[in-house]
Amino acid sequence: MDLKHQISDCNDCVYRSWAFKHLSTDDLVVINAKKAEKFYRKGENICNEGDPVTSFMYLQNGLVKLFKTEASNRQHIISIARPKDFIGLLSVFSNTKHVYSITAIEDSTVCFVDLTVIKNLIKTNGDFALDFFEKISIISESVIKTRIDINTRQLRGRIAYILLFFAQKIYNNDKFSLPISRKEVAELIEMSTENVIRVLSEFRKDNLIQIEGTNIKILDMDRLEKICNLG
Amino acid sequence: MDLKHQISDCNDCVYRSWAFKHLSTDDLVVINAKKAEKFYRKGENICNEGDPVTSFMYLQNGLVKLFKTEASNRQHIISIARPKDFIGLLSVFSNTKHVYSITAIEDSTVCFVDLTVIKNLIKTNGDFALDFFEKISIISESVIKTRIDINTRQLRGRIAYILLFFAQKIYNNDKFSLPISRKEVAELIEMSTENVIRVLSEFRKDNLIQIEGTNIKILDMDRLEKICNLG
DNA sequence: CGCGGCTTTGATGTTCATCAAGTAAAGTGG
DNA sequence: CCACTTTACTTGATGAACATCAAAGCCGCG
Repeated sequence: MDLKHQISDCNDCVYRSWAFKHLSTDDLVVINAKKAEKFYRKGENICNEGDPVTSFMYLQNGLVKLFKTEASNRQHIISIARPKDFIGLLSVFSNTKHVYSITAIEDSTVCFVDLTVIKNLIKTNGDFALDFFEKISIISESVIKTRIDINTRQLRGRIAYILLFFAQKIYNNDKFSLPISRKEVAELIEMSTENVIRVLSEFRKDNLIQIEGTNIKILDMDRLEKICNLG
Repeated sequence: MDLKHQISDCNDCVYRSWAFKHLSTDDLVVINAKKAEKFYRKGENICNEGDPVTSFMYLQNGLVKLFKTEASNRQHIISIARPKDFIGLLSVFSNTKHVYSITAIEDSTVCFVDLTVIKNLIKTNGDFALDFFEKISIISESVIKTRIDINTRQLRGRIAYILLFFAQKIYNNDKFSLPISRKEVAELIEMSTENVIRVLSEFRKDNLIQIEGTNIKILDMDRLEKICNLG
């Protein structure tokens, strides 16, 4: 499927039932008129810290990272968003400017809906408002939880956590290709690149995982979960 | 003022203009009928992890902490909420059970409004919905930001950050009485109690602050901000 | 081909938690 | 009200966890 050239009608959108189930056909016509679907190749920038918030962004396909860049140029990855996630978190309501930058870490399709349209729907369609808010809350709560989970663990626990995260939450498979570099893993779980590599090697030597470049296979899920839970 | 026995009518609530400016007198009558105002002494528990979410909670007065308790019994403080904050974060929309425990760290008054009433207002009053989302989003975004700020600093930077937090965000005064113990500071910024004390002593020796028990006075704001910003 | 970025391993030093031990403060029961 | 227990606070010493530095191999790309 060539995502680049897929232009869908909201009415037929595969995700309609997920995010917009309480919208009438009339509502969808309005959205359809004010939406833009954009394709991004892996590595392409979707928005930058400081950009004005004008659209509500919905990840249809792919994988993106939210991050902040420090004065020293070091990056901190706040979260990784999956298909069906509203990206940009709560900024749509709390800010006029984006707080984080967003970049595709896999080929991705993002649907942009004009923010005034969404706000108007919230005003006029109460069921949609509740639904919408539930979704956005779940995503933001999970960001908070993940940050805490990571920061309360030490290195081995963090690596285990992130491996399980990709295997269980993202790819739903023991075997996957890590979409981010070792350096980015370091930026995601707040440790040095060298130590990310060191712990991964340790895990390999301990027969917990198998690594070939970016390809990772989890060999002993039980033990990995134990390491994750014990910190 | 004896907070314990203050029972207010929503219509006269000093915070009406802040949180509920888009509600009609009729709406307020409904809320008034379904609300409870409760007073908690410092140290008293307001809700526990796992409790069902039935009310929307609004901090009228005082200061509370949100925290999680680990299996090992160590606590992690997620955030400190101020008057006018909606406490309980996004759980009202994303969960049926509370994710965090909440305890008063100063004498506090919490207003509980039945959740079905709030949800109904969101459905029927679009202006209220938008307003409400904006407030709750600002609070949750700020929790995410604070967690990142803390976790990207090392010990001296963290202590500086938290001192500035209390001075600027909570008390709006260079001189204040720290409402939490050294141990709780440690739980808030993820370091050991001993090191909290050590760094505070260092700051005292460097004439950055003055300490007498829980009373703290910031002597050199500029230098403290520099330490905070440099990590 | 050569340059820059990512990866990997080893050596070194810093930052930090933990342990130990003592003092002060605050609650508790007789 | 006092002895008693517990909890908070404080300082120093030790070792573990971790970042940083250094050096070398490995691609991908102009």
